[in-house]
Amino acid sequence: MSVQERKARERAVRERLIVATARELAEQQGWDAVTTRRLAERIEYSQPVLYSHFRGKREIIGAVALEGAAEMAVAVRAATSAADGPRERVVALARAYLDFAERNPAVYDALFQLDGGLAYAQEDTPEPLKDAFAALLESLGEVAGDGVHPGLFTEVFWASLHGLATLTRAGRLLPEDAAQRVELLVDRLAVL
Amino acid sequence: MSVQERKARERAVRERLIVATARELAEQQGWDAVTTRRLAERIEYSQPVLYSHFRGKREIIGAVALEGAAEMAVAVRAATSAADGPRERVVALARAYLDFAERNPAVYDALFQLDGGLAYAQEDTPEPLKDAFAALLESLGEVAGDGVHPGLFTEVFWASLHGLATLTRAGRLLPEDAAQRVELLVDRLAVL
DNA sequence: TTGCTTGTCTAGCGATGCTAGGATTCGAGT
DNA sequence: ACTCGAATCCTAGCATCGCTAGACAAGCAA
Repeated sequence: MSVQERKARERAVRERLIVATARELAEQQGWDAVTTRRLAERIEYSQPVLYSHFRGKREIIGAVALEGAAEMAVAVRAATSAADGPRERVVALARAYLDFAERNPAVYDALFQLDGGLAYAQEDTPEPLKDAFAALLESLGEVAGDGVHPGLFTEVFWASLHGLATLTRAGRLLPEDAAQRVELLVDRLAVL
Repeated sequence: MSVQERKARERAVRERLIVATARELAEQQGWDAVTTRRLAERIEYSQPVLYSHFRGKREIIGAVALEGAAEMAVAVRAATSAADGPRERVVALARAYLDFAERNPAVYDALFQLDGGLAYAQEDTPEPLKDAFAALLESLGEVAGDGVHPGLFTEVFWASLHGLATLTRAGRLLPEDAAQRVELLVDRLAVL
Protein backbone atom coordinates (compact mmCIF):
# COMPACT_ATOMS: atom_id res chain seq x y z
CA MET A 1 0.00 0.00 0.00
CA SER A 2 2.71 2.41 0.98
CA VAL A 3 4.30 2.15 -2.42
CA GLN A 4 1.11 3.02 -4.20
CA GLU A 5 0.53 5.89 -1.84
CA ARG A 6 3.95 7.28 -2.52
CA LYS A 7 3.35 7.02 -6.25
CA ALA A 8 0.01 8.73 -5.95
CA ARG A 9 1.62 11.47 -3.94
CA GLU A 10 4.34 11.95 -6.51
CA ARG A 11 1.77 12.05 -9.25
CA ALA A 12 -0.14 14.75 -7.43
CA VAL A 13 3.03 16.76 -6.99
CA ARG A 14 3.78 16.50 -10.67
CA GLU A 15 0.26 17.53 -11.56
CA ARG A 16 0.59 20.65 -9.47
CA LEU A 17 3.91 21.28 -11.15
CA ILE A 18 2.26 21.11 -14.53
CA VAL A 19 -0.46 23.58 -13.57
CA ALA A 20 1.96 25.96 -11.89
CA THR A 21 4.33 25.83 -14.84
CA ALA A 22 1.55 26.40 -17.34
CA ARG A 23 0.37 29.38 -15.34
CA GLU A 24 3.86 30.79 -15.04
CA LEU A 25 4.52 30.39 -18.73
CA ALA A 26 1.18 31.95 -19.60
CA GLU A 27 1.81 34.95 -17.39
CA GLN A 28 5.27 35.38 -18.81
CA GLN A 29 4.58 34.99 -22.51
CA GLY A 30 0.84 34.60 -22.94
CA TRP A 31 -1.27 31.50 -23.44
CA ASP A 32 -0.21 31.18 -27.07
CA ALA A 33 3.27 30.40 -25.83
CA VAL A 34 1.97 27.59 -23.66
CA THR A 35 2.46 24.75 -26.08
CA THR A 36 2.51 21.17 -24.99
CA ARG A 37 6.11 20.84 -26.08
CA ARG A 38 7.35 23.86 -24.20
CA LEU A 39 5.36 22.89 -21.16
CA ALA A 40 6.74 19.36 -21.27
CA GLU A 41 10.27 20.63 -21.60
CA ARG A 42 9.88 22.95 -18.63
CA ILE A 43 8.66 20.21 -16.33
CA GLU A 44 11.39 17.97 -17.72
CA TYR A 45 9.08 15.26 -18.94
CA SER A 46 7.93 14.29 -22.40
CA GLN A 47 4.70 15.47 -23.93
CA PRO A 48 2.63 12.33 -23.37
CA VAL A 49 3.07 12.73 -19.63
CA LEU A 50 0.84 15.78 -19.82
CA TYR A 51 -1.88 13.63 -21.31
CA SER A 52 -1.68 11.16 -18.48
CA HIS A 53 -2.80 13.96 -16.18
CA PHE A 54 -5.09 15.98 -18.41
CA ARG A 55 -7.21 15.23 -21.43
CA GLY A 56 -5.50 18.02 -23.25
CA LYS A 57 -4.43 21.61 -23.23
CA ARG A 58 -7.98 22.73 -22.52
CA GLU A 59 -8.09 20.88 -19.23
CA ILE A 60 -4.81 22.42 -18.19
CA ILE A 61 -6.31 25.84 -18.78
CA GLY A 62 -9.28 24.74 -16.72
CA ALA A 63 -7.02 23.71 -13.85
CA VAL A 64 -5.34 27.10 -13.89
CA ALA A 65 -8.77 28.71 -13.91
CA LEU A 66 -9.86 26.82 -10.82
CA GLU A 67 -6.70 27.78 -9.00
CA GLY A 68 -7.29 31.39 -10.01
CA ALA A 69 -10.90 31.36 -8.89
CA ALA A 70 -9.90 30.32 -5.41
CA GLU A 71 -7.29 33.05 -5.25
CA MET A 72 -9.68 35.66 -6.53
CA ALA A 73 -12.22 34.72 -3.87
CA VAL A 74 -9.56 35.14 -1.23
CA ALA A 75 -8.46 38.50 -2.63
CA VAL A 76 -12.01 39.82 -2.81
CA ARG A 77 -12.88 38.71 0.71
CA ALA A 78 -9.67 40.14 2.10
CA ALA A 79 -10.36 43.50 0.51
CA THR A 80 -13.99 43.72 1.54
CA SER A 81 -13.47 42.56 5.10
CA ALA A 82 -10.89 45.29 5.61
CA ALA A 83 -13.31 48.01 4.51
CA ASP A 84 -15.82 49.88 6.68
CA GLY A 85 -19.34 50.54 5.49
CA PRO A 86 -21.21 49.27 2.43
CA ARG A 87 -19.86 51.80 -0.03
CA GLU A 88 -16.26 51.31 1.00
CA ARG A 89 -16.77 47.59 0.75
CA VAL A 90 -18.07 47.84 -2.80
CA VAL A 91 -15.26 50.14 -3.86
CA ALA A 92 -12.75 47.78 -2.29
CA LEU A 93 -14.35 44.85 -4.07
CA ALA A 94 -14.23 46.57 -7.44
CA ARG A 95 -10.63 47.58 -6.99
CA ALA A 96 -9.62 44.12 -5.80
CA TYR A 97 -11.34 42.52 -8.76
CA LEU A 98 -9.77 44.79 -11.35
CA ASP A 99 -6.46 44.55 -9.60
CA PHE A 100 -6.56 40.79 -9.77
CA ALA A 101 -7.40 40.90 -13.46
CA GLU A 102 -4.55 43.28 -14.15
CA ARG A 103 -1.98 41.45 -12.09
CA ASN A 104 -2.90 37.98 -13.31
CA PRO A 105 -3.98 38.47 -16.89
CA ALA A 106 -3.32 34.90 -17.93
CA VAL A 107 -5.26 33.49 -15.02
CA TYR A 108 -8.07 35.92 -15.72
CA ASP A 109 -8.14 34.77 -19.31
CA ALA A 110 -8.26 31.16 -18.23
CA LEU A 111 -11.19 32.01 -16.01
CA PHE A 112 -13.33 34.13 -18.27
CA GLN A 113 -11.96 34.34 -21.78
CA LEU A 114 -10.63 30.95 -22.74
CA ASP A 115 -12.30 27.62 -22.94
CA GLY A 116 -11.17 25.53 -20.01
CA GLY A 117 -13.92 23.00 -20.44
CA LEU A 118 -15.56 24.08 -17.21
CA ALA A 119 -19.27 24.36 -16.51
CA TYR A 120 -20.47 27.78 -15.45
CA ALA A 121 -23.72 28.89 -13.88
CA GLN A 122 -24.90 25.32 -13.52
CA GLU A 123 -25.30 22.69 -10.88
CA ASP A 124 -22.14 20.87 -11.79
CA THR A 125 -20.12 24.05 -11.71
CA PRO A 126 -16.90 23.39 -9.78
CA GLU A 127 -16.92 24.64 -6.21
CA PRO A 128 -14.17 27.26 -6.58
CA LEU A 129 -16.15 29.00 -9.29
CA LYS A 130 -19.31 29.01 -7.24
CA ASP A 131 -17.39 30.30 -4.27
CA ALA A 132 -15.80 33.12 -6.24
CA PHE A 133 -19.24 34.27 -7.26
CA ALA A 134 -20.37 33.89 -3.67
CA ALA A 135 -17.54 36.15 -2.55
CA LEU A 136 -18.87 38.85 -4.84
CA LEU A 137 -22.43 38.23 -3.72
CA GLU A 138 -21.57 38.64 -0.05
CA SER A 139 -20.66 42.28 -0.42
CA LEU A 140 -22.77 43.21 -3.41
CA GLY A 141 -25.98 41.71 -2.14
CA GLU A 142 -26.30 44.35 0.56
CA VAL A 143 -26.28 47.18 -1.96
CA ALA A 144 -28.60 45.64 -4.53
CA GLY A 145 -31.48 47.88 -3.46
CA ASP A 146 -35.04 47.06 -2.53
CA GLY A 147 -36.88 44.66 -4.74
CA VAL A 148 -33.81 43.73 -6.72
CA HIS A 149 -32.65 40.16 -6.57
CA PRO A 150 -29.14 40.09 -5.05
CA GLY A 151 -27.98 37.46 -7.49
CA LEU A 152 -29.13 39.43 -10.48
CA PHE A 153 -27.53 42.58 -9.16
CA THR A 154 -24.28 40.76 -8.58
CA GLU A 155 -24.33 39.45 -12.12
CA VAL A 156 -24.77 42.92 -13.53
CA PHE A 157 -22.09 44.42 -11.34
CA TRP A 158 -19.76 41.59 -12.14
CA ALA A 159 -20.41 41.94 -15.86
CA SER A 160 -19.57 45.62 -15.65
CA LEU A 161 -16.31 44.91 -13.92
CA HIS A 162 -15.56 42.22 -16.43
CA GLY A 163 -16.20 44.62 -19.26
CA LEU A 164 -13.89 47.20 -17.78
CA ALA A 165 -11.20 44.61 -17.14
CA THR A 166 -11.23 43.06 -20.60
CA LEU A 167 -11.64 46.23 -22.63
CA THR A 168 -8.88 47.91 -20.71
CA ARG A 169 -6.48 45.04 -21.11
CA ALA A 170 -7.29 44.65 -24.79
CA GLY A 171 -6.41 48.29 -25.34
CA ARG A 172 -9.99 49.28 -26.08
CA LEU A 173 -10.04 51.58 -23.05
CA LEU A 174 -7.20 53.76 -21.90
CA PRO A 175 -5.97 52.88 -18.42
CA GLU A 176 -5.62 56.52 -17.35
CA ASP A 177 -9.24 57.04 -16.33
CA ALA A 178 -9.66 53.61 -14.77
CA ALA A 179 -10.14 54.98 -11.26
CA GLN A 180 -12.80 57.45 -12.39
CA ARG A 181 -14.69 54.70 -14.16
CA VAL A 182 -14.77 52.61 -11.02
CA GLU A 183 -16.04 55.53 -8.96
CA LEU A 184 -18.78 56.21 -11.47
CA LEU A 185 -19.77 52.58 -11.66
CA VAL A 186 -20.03 52.16 -7.91
CA ASP A 187 -21.88 55.44 -7.37
CA ARG A 188 -24.47 54.60 -9.96
CA LEU A 189 -24.97 50.87 -9.50
CA ALA A 190 -24.83 50.47 -5.75
CA VAL A 191 -27.80 51.55 -3.63
CA LEU A 192 -26.44 52.86 -0.37
CA MET B 1 -4.98 52.95 -68.02
CA SER B 2 -8.29 51.23 -68.46
CA VAL B 3 -6.68 47.85 -68.13
CA GLN B 4 -5.01 48.72 -64.86
CA GLU B 5 -8.24 50.15 -63.59
CA ARG B 6 -10.07 46.97 -64.41
CA LYS B 7 -7.44 44.94 -62.58
CA ALA B 8 -7.61 47.17 -59.56
CA ARG B 9 -11.38 46.81 -59.59
CA GLU B 10 -11.16 43.05 -59.79
CA ARG B 11 -8.66 43.01 -56.98
CA ALA B 12 -10.99 45.05 -54.81
CA VAL B 13 -13.82 42.67 -55.59
CA ARG B 14 -11.71 39.72 -54.62
CA GLU B 15 -10.65 41.40 -51.43
CA ARG B 16 -14.26 41.94 -50.45
CA LEU B 17 -14.91 38.33 -51.32
CA ILE B 18 -12.16 37.24 -48.95
CA VAL B 19 -13.52 39.31 -46.09
CA ALA B 20 -17.09 38.25 -46.70
CA THR B 21 -16.12 34.60 -46.94
CA ALA B 22 -14.04 34.77 -43.78
CA ARG B 23 -16.93 36.34 -41.95
CA GLU B 24 -19.39 33.79 -43.26
CA LEU B 25 -17.14 30.91 -42.32
CA ALA B 26 -16.52 32.37 -38.88
CA GLU B 27 -20.23 32.81 -38.22
CA GLN B 28 -20.95 29.30 -39.40
CA GLN B 29 -18.21 27.38 -37.64
CA GLY B 30 -16.32 29.83 -35.46
CA TRP B 31 -13.04 31.61 -36.03
CA ASP B 32 -11.04 28.46 -35.32
CA ALA B 33 -12.47 26.99 -38.49
CA VAL B 34 -11.26 29.96 -40.51
CA THR B 35 -7.96 28.55 -41.66
CA THR B 36 -6.07 29.98 -44.55
CA ARG B 37 -6.49 26.76 -46.46
CA ARG B 38 -10.23 26.54 -46.01
CA LEU B 39 -10.62 30.20 -46.78
CA ALA B 40 -8.52 29.87 -49.91
CA GLU B 41 -10.52 26.90 -51.06
CA ARG B 42 -13.81 28.72 -50.57
CA ILE B 43 -12.77 31.67 -52.65
CA GLU B 44 -11.33 29.27 -55.20
CA TYR B 45 -7.81 30.63 -55.05
CA SER B 46 -4.63 29.32 -53.54
CA GLN B 47 -3.41 30.33 -50.10
CA PRO B 48 -0.73 32.83 -51.19
CA VAL B 49 -3.41 34.96 -52.83
CA LEU B 50 -4.69 35.78 -49.37
CA TYR B 51 -1.28 37.12 -48.49
CA SER B 52 -1.27 39.40 -51.49
CA HIS B 53 -4.25 41.17 -49.95
CA PHE B 54 -3.53 40.88 -46.24
CA ARG B 55 -0.44 40.50 -44.17
CA GLY B 56 -1.93 37.47 -42.51
CA LYS B 57 -4.94 36.02 -40.79
CA ARG B 58 -4.87 38.77 -38.21
CA GLU B 59 -5.46 41.45 -40.81
CA ILE B 60 -8.38 39.52 -42.23
CA ILE B 61 -9.94 39.49 -38.78
CA GLY B 62 -9.30 43.21 -38.62
CA ALA B 63 -11.08 43.74 -41.92
CA VAL B 64 -14.11 41.84 -40.66
CA ALA B 65 -14.00 43.93 -37.52
CA LEU B 66 -14.10 47.18 -39.45
CA GLU B 67 -17.01 45.95 -41.51
CA GLY B 68 -18.79 44.97 -38.32
CA ALA B 69 -18.11 48.28 -36.63
CA ALA B 70 -19.83 50.12 -39.45
CA GLU B 71 -22.82 47.82 -39.25
CA MET B 72 -23.05 48.13 -35.51
CA ALA B 73 -23.05 51.92 -35.77
CA VAL B 74 -25.90 51.72 -38.24
CA ALA B 75 -27.84 49.32 -36.05
CA VAL B 76 -27.40 51.46 -32.95
CA ARG B 77 -28.40 54.66 -34.70
CA ALA B 78 -31.42 53.03 -36.27
CA ALA B 79 -32.60 51.76 -32.91
CA THR B 80 -32.08 55.00 -31.01
CA SER B 81 -33.55 57.26 -33.65
CA ALA B 82 -36.75 55.22 -33.60
CA ALA B 83 -37.15 55.64 -29.84
CA ASP B 84 -38.87 58.50 -28.01
CA GLY B 85 -37.34 60.08 -24.94
CA PRO B 86 -33.93 59.60 -23.34
CA ARG B 87 -34.74 56.48 -21.39
CA GLU B 88 -36.32 54.72 -24.31
CA ARG B 89 -33.33 55.67 -26.39
CA VAL B 90 -30.91 54.15 -23.92
CA VAL B 91 -32.94 50.97 -23.61
CA ALA B 92 -33.13 50.73 -27.37
CA LEU B 93 -29.39 51.24 -27.61
CA ALA B 94 -28.64 48.56 -25.06
CA ARG B 95 -30.94 46.09 -26.75
CA ALA B 96 -29.56 46.87 -30.19
CA TYR B 97 -26.01 46.42 -28.94
CA LEU B 98 -26.65 43.10 -27.24
CA ASP B 99 -28.74 41.97 -30.16
CA PHE B 100 -25.91 42.70 -32.54
CA ALA B 101 -23.49 40.79 -30.36
CA GLU B 102 -25.80 37.82 -30.19
CA ARG B 103 -26.66 37.74 -33.86
CA ASN B 104 -23.12 38.29 -35.09
CA PRO B 105 -20.94 36.53 -32.56
CA ALA B 106 -18.00 36.09 -34.90
CA VAL B 107 -18.04 39.72 -35.94
CA TYR B 108 -18.33 40.76 -32.33
CA ASP B 109 -15.34 38.62 -31.48
CA ALA B 110 -13.36 40.15 -34.30
CA LEU B 111 -14.23 43.57 -32.93
CA PHE B 112 -13.63 43.14 -29.24
CA GLN B 113 -12.18 39.75 -28.39
CA LEU B 114 -9.68 38.84 -31.03
CA ASP B 115 -6.55 40.58 -32.17
CA GLY B 116 -7.22 42.14 -35.52
CA GLY B 117 -4.15 44.32 -35.38
CA LEU B 118 -6.25 47.47 -35.09
CA ALA B 119 -5.52 50.50 -32.97
CA TYR B 120 -8.16 51.38 -30.43
CA ALA B 121 -8.71 54.53 -28.41
CA GLN B 122 -5.93 56.32 -30.24
CA GLU B 123 -5.48 58.91 -32.91
CA ASP B 124 -4.80 56.42 -35.64
CA THR B 125 -7.85 54.40 -34.76
CA PRO B 126 -9.71 53.53 -37.97
CA GLU B 127 -12.72 55.71 -38.68
CA PRO B 128 -15.38 52.98 -38.42
CA LEU B 129 -14.29 52.21 -34.88
CA LYS B 130 -14.37 55.84 -33.86
CA ASP B 131 -17.76 56.21 -35.46
CA ALA B 132 -19.19 53.18 -33.68
CA PHE B 133 -18.14 54.70 -30.39
CA ALA B 134 -19.60 58.02 -31.53
CA ALA B 135 -22.91 56.29 -32.20
CA LEU B 136 -22.99 55.16 -28.59
CA LEU B 137 -21.93 58.56 -27.35
CA GLU B 138 -24.73 60.35 -29.18
CA SER B 139 -27.44 58.70 -27.13
CA LEU B 140 -25.54 58.00 -23.94
CA GLY B 141 -24.06 61.46 -23.57
CA GLU B 142 -27.44 62.95 -22.78
CA VAL B 143 -27.96 60.68 -19.79
CA ALA B 144 -24.48 60.93 -18.33
CA GLY B 145 -25.68 63.23 -15.56
CA ASP B 146 -24.34 66.55 -14.38
CA GLY B 147 -20.64 66.87 -13.90
CA VAL B 148 -19.91 63.54 -15.53
CA HIS B 149 -17.88 63.53 -18.70
CA PRO B 150 -20.03 62.06 -21.50
CA GLY B 151 -17.12 60.12 -22.91
CA LEU B 152 -16.30 58.55 -19.59
CA PHE B 153 -19.92 57.65 -19.00
CA THR B 154 -20.16 56.10 -22.45
CA GLU B 155 -17.08 54.02 -21.76
CA VAL B 156 -18.55 52.69 -18.53
CA PHE B 157 -21.90 51.95 -20.09
CA TRP B 158 -20.26 50.32 -23.04
CA ALA B 159 -18.04 48.21 -20.80
CA SER B 160 -21.10 47.01 -18.92
CA LEU B 161 -22.83 46.01 -22.11
CA HIS B 162 -19.66 44.32 -23.29
CA GLY B 163 -19.45 42.38 -20.05
CA LEU B 164 -23.03 41.21 -20.34
CA ALA B 165 -22.54 40.25 -23.97
CA THR B 166 -19.37 38.27 -23.49
CA LEU B 167 -20.25 36.56 -20.22
CA THR B 168 -23.61 35.52 -21.59
CA ARG B 169 -22.21 34.13 -24.78
CA ALA B 170 -19.42 32.32 -22.95
CA GLY B 171 -22.00 30.58 -20.80
CA ARG B 172 -20.96 32.44 -17.66
CA LEU B 173 -24.39 34.04 -17.41
CA LEU B 174 -27.67 32.36 -18.15
CA PRO B 175 -29.58 33.99 -20.99
CA GLU B 176 -32.93 33.75 -19.22
CA ASP B 177 -32.59 36.91 -17.15
CA ALA B 178 -30.94 38.94 -19.86
CA ALA B 179 -33.84 41.37 -20.18
CA GLN B 180 -33.95 42.01 -16.45
CA ARG B 181 -30.23 42.71 -16.39
CA VAL B 182 -30.59 45.30 -19.13
CA GLU B 183 -33.44 47.01 -17.28
CA LEU B 184 -31.44 47.13 -14.09
CA LEU B 185 -28.37 48.44 -15.85
CA VAL B 186 -30.22 51.24 -17.62
CA ASP B 187 -32.21 52.23 -14.53
CA ARG B 188 -29.11 52.54 -12.42
CA LEU B 189 -26.55 53.94 -14.82
CA ALA B 190 -28.58 56.45 -16.80
CA VAL B 191 -29.52 59.76 -15.22
CA LEU B 192 -32.93 60.73 -16.59
C1' DT C 1 14.47 -15.43 -11.52
C1' DT C 2 10.45 -14.83 -14.29
C1' DG C 3 6.45 -12.50 -15.77
C1' DC C 4 3.50 -8.58 -15.90
C1' DT C 5 1.91 -4.16 -14.94
C1' DT C 6 2.96 0.50 -14.90
C1' DG C 7 5.27 4.30 -16.47
C1' DT C 8 7.79 6.93 -19.88
C1' DC C 9 9.77 8.11 -24.27
C1' DT C 10 10.61 8.31 -29.33
C1' DA C 11 8.53 9.00 -33.41
C1' DG C 12 4.95 10.33 -36.13
C1' DC C 13 0.14 12.02 -37.89
C1' DG C 14 -2.69 15.56 -39.62
C1' DA C 15 -3.34 20.36 -39.46
C1' DT C 16 -1.88 25.16 -38.72
C1' DG C 17 0.12 30.04 -40.52
C1' DC C 18 3.09 31.51 -43.72
C1' DT C 19 6.67 31.74 -47.72
C1' DA C 20 10.09 30.70 -51.47
C1' DG C 21 10.53 29.92 -56.14
C1' DG C 22 8.93 28.32 -60.43
C1' DA C 23 5.36 28.65 -64.04
C1' DT C 24 1.99 31.02 -66.60
C1' DT C 25 -0.46 34.70 -68.29
C1' DC C 26 -0.94 38.98 -70.47
C1' DG C 27 -0.17 43.74 -71.68
C1' DA C 28 3.49 47.07 -73.73
C1' DG C 29 6.73 48.37 -77.16
C1' DT C 30 8.78 47.75 -81.55
C1' DA D 1 2.35 40.55 -85.35
C1' DC D 2 5.86 39.26 -82.23
C1' DT D 3 8.80 39.38 -78.62
C1' DC D 4 9.98 40.70 -74.00
C1' DG D 5 9.17 41.73 -69.29
C1' DA D 6 6.34 42.32 -65.51
C1' DA D 7 2.61 41.02 -62.95
C1' DT D 8 -0.01 37.16 -61.21
C1' DC D 9 -0.79 32.77 -59.40
C1' DC D 10 0.19 28.02 -57.85
C1' DT D 11 2.88 24.01 -56.17
C1' DA D 12 5.55 22.60 -52.66
C1' DG D 13 7.53 23.08 -48.43
C1' DC D 14 9.01 24.87 -43.55
C1' DA D 15 8.42 25.06 -38.71
C1' DT D 16 5.16 24.46 -35.32
C1' DC D 17 0.85 23.02 -33.28
C1' DG D 18 -2.16 19.39 -30.35
C1' DC D 19 -2.33 14.80 -29.82
C1' DT D 20 -1.34 9.56 -30.04
C1' DA D 21 0.51 4.84 -31.23
C1' DG D 22 3.77 1.70 -30.16
C1' DA D 23 8.29 0.50 -28.45
C1' DC D 24 10.98 0.29 -24.40
C1' DA D 25 12.40 0.25 -19.55
C1' DA D 26 11.55 0.08 -14.59
C1' DG D 27 9.88 -2.12 -10.77
C1' DC D 28 6.63 -4.98 -8.16
C1' DA D 29 4.49 -9.77 -7.42
C1' DA D 30 4.92 -14.62 -7.69
